Amino acid sequence: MIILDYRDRRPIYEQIVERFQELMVSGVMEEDSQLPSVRSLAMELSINPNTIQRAYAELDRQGYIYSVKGKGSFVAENSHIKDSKKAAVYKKQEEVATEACLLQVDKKGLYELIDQVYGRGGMSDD
Amino acid sequence: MIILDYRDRRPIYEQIVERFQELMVSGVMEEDSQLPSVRSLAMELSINPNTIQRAYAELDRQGYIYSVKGKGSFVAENSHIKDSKKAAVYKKQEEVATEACLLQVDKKGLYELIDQVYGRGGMSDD
DNA sequence: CAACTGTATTAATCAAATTAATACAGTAAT
DNA sequence: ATTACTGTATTAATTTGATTAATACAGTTG
Repeated sequence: MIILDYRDRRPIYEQIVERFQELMVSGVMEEDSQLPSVRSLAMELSINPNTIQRAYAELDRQGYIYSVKGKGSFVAENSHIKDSKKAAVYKKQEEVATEACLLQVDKKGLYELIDQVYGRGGMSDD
Repeated sequence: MIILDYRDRRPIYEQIVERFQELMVSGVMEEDSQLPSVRSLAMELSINPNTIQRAYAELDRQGYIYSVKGKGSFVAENSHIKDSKKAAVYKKQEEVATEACLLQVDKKGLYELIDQVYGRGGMSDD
């Protein structure tokens, strides 16, 4: 479920945060479903529990999960999560467009790339 | 010309590399024009000359500049530089589109963002 | 009570970036 | 050729952040 990339410059705990965000936002992990326990995931990934703890704390802080002492950590309500992720994507898109514009890349090239990823067919209009 | 962001997780030397790449690729810095000297730029940014040295070495390695002992560092030929930058932008665009698709963001939202950045008007088609 | 959960804390370790202090080599002008 | 610039190389110290390590405490469940 989680794969770590040690060549990645970003810290492990952040990779874990992002991976869970993906799983939740994409619907692979359903609302209120339980995350692996801090200790078991640490064991599975062969890393220190403190690192998982930090990742979960961050996910909690950002509202992606809620944790209950003695019970576990669970996927939070989904709606506002998506919103924050969408905002992030829009920001990234703007950055890409800005850089592309600077490089005088044809807009159409970007359009086509998007269409390609979306599969040409009209996607659900959210 | 160069602004450092100490909150940025990325190392300073890398910020400097990227900033110069932008200036060169966008044409603000012309071919064969001279970069500030290692020591003067270090002074200006209040950082260690070794850090600038590292940034310049990287720019040199990537072919963005050429350095001549005793003379200085200069902007290299521009064409192939742009190509590598463009490839990077396309890759980023694909990543953004992929994530947006996952989030079921309407394609049109991305289009509009691009148009906004490009200024609506038809840009030079490269 | 035993065996799980999350949470907190403090210290040690590790890696990478940055600084510091030099030294060497080439260019250019006086 | 001396002076004052350039780039380049090297080694050690410092700093910062991530990670580990080792515990301890608190709540849940059977």
